[in-house]
This record gives sequence, structure tokens and C-alpha cells, in this order.
Amino acid sequence: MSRPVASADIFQAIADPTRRAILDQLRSGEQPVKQLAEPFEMSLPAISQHLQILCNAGLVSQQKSGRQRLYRLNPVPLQQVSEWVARYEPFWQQKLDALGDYLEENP
Amino acid sequence: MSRPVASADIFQAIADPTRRAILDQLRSGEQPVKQLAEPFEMSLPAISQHLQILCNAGLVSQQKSGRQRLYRLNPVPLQQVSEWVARYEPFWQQKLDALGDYLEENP
DNA sequence: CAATTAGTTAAGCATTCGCTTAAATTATTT
DNA sequence: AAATAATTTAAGCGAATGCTTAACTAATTG
Repeated sequence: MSRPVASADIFQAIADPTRRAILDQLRSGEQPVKQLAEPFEMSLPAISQHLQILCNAGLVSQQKSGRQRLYRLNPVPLQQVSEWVARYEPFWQQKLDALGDYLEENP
Repeated sequence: MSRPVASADIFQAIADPTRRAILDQLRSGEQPVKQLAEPFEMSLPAISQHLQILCNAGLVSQQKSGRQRLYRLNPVPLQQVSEWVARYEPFWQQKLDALGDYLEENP
């Protein structure tokens, strides 16, 4: 069998820079594959596979429109990431406060 | 070579669930490797390799203390993730608002 | 000093990943 | 109906990933 089998894991899905760039691009509205592929020096199938992974992770949805397929951003699963990382915010505040104090005491 | 070569990329570093769990564990303070490894059904070298990847990503630092090596959380690079994902918050707000409206209109 | 403890390095292996090219599918245009 | 356009499916490939076991290094203890 050949792959883009469901990663389905959000963290895995956003680990790849191309996929993050695709998501970034989709913030300006739904777009067909060809347009999404434009900024990348990569074959169309490669992009298609990335889109499938994003789809499996629930980060995009697609809708047929004539002979193109419009992909649309679904940001909801990113909340999972947001929530995870938010648990660390107190810690980096602390770190930065410590740095601030240090700089104050050692001008 | 079979190294845990420097990913150095934060998103890659947090893509693995074991590594995220290690980070989670480190929020309760610096810990030696053996203690960090305890919750996992995995060999010590495996954990050591994960720690090295976290180290390369700047997410942890280590400090020798006798014959143990204490690992400590450094959350600062996670801000990168936080900033990236924050750009999507307006979008999921929008999504949830739409859902809310829908539910109000279709009780 | 020999034995033990804590951890890392090294080497190897199976699986997954990101990509490619070629072929297939589906819809539109001529 | 034939040609073209948009995209996916398929197959394959090299590199990276996550793990293992075995061997090594360094600090502590008996």
C-alpha cells in the first residue's frame, strides 16, 4: 500500500514546514490546489499528499467546485496545540521576569 | 551514522508524544534521567536520545550533579509555537461563534 | 581497588516520511 | 467525441525517525 495514511495527530501534522505554510496561506481564504502549490518548488502530488495529511488531522476540509477542489482552513484542532503550549506560559514568564530582574541589578 | 541528529526545529521536537510527556513532566522541576524515564516503557537510551533532541531544540538544559545529570525545562522556544498558533485564534473564534449562532437559531 | 550506579555512544533495524514520476480519474472545453 | 485541465492514486526511493541491545565513560560506594 502507498501512504498518506492518517497521521491524524495534530502535532505531527504541523511539524512539517510546508504544511504550516499551507495553513498560513489558507488563512486568506479557501483555495484550489494549484494555487496553494504555487509558492512551493515541489510537485503537485507532493502538495496533494500534504493536503491529505492536513485533512486527516482535521485541519482542512475540501469541497468540489467544478474540476477543482477548494481547500478551506479548519483551525479548531489547533486549539489542542494552543492549550498544550499555554501550560508553559507561566514558565517562560518566570524566565523572562528573572532575566528582567538580572538586567535591572546589572545595568 | 545513527545519531539523534539535531532537528533543532521546535515543531519537530514537540511532534513526538514521548518528548511532550517529558516536557510535561519537567514542569514539576528538574529531574535526573532515570526519574524522567520511569513513566515510559522504553529503554533508557531511547529517553536519552529524546532528551538530546529536546536539548538541541533548546527546550531543556542539563547540569551535572554527581553521577546524575539533571535536566531542566527551558520553555522559551515554545513561544515560537505559541506565536504561530495565536495567529489562528481569530479564526477558531469565528468558527465557534458561527456554531453558537447556529445552536441559538436551532435549539 | 573492584563493584555498582547513572548515563551516553554506537551500531543496527524496521518503519515512516517527504518526495518523485507515471498513470488514472473526473470535469470542462472545443 | 477528442483534447485539455485539475487533481489524485500508485509505486518506488533515499533519508530520517524511533527504537533496541551492547559497549563505553564517569562518578560513587563498599
